[in-house]
Amino acid sequence: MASLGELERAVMDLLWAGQEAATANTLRDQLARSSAAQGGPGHEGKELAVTTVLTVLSRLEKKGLVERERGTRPHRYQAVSSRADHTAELMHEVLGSAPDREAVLARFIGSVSEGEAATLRKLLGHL
Amino acid sequence: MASLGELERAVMDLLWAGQEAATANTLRDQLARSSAAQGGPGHEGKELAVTTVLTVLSRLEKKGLVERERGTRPHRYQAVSSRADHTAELMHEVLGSAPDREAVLARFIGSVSEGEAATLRKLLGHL
DNA sequence: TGCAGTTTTCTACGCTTCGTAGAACTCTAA
DNA sequence: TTAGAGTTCTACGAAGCGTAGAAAACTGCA
Repeated sequence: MASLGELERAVMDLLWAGQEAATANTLRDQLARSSAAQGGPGHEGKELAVTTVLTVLSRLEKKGLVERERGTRPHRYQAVSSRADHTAELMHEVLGSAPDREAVLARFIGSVSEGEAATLRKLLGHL
Repeated sequence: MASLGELERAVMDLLWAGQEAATANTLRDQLARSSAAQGGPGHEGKELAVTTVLTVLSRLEKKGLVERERGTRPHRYQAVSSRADHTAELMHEVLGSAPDREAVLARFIGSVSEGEAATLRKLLGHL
């Protein structure tokens, strides 16, 4: 249960980017803007219905990726964990899906960029 | 386009485990046996129709995970890349999905087992 | 206190993916 | 040249996702 749809992903990206909890309305506006930016000139952002955003948020909540404050009236939503945490967890999940983890790590390291290799060395150094 | 269904996954596992190219019939038998083993005693393996296996193999071929020899009459199928390669590639895909790769790597390393950390150090050492 | 506007929930539809397999077509060996 | 094995075509049902209307719940104001 790891994969996200396109819109779900877009919403998570917004939640991960913003530091504060957001409302469905705010998110809808941001989605319109970012889709406009991405679509190039003349391609104005498509306004989704708020209910669409709310549905997606509910699904994300059910998946455990999003937390909602039910106290305030426009409910406020935020990501449960940071994008880095979430992504790292996903990587572990993928790694764990193979029985030969060492072999996987070997291939993984084999195709890592030099910069990333340096980062990894540093991280592993002081463990 | 990364995720596999349950049966697709089972077929890939068999192809990855076996070193030789296999036919649909062979795979069907193996699937029956492994599902029997997993289901516990009294739970005999469910025999899938061969066409089911062939459909799955076609889909896996379309996804680029499986290669088929069309020359021989019972076509023979094999994995395009090893499980380790495939899994490592998936990990890179996941890593690449985040803009802050360094942060992701930091979290990833943070929750790696001691044994894996040792493996990584060794792998990174002689690069 | 009761309404009008806002927000949320419920329900649903169309599309795609996946498990599943029958029907029909294509080979190959005898 | 034909029977049997093998393959392709087609399809159905379930689930996930984008999408949103309709209805219900709530809030502030008159």
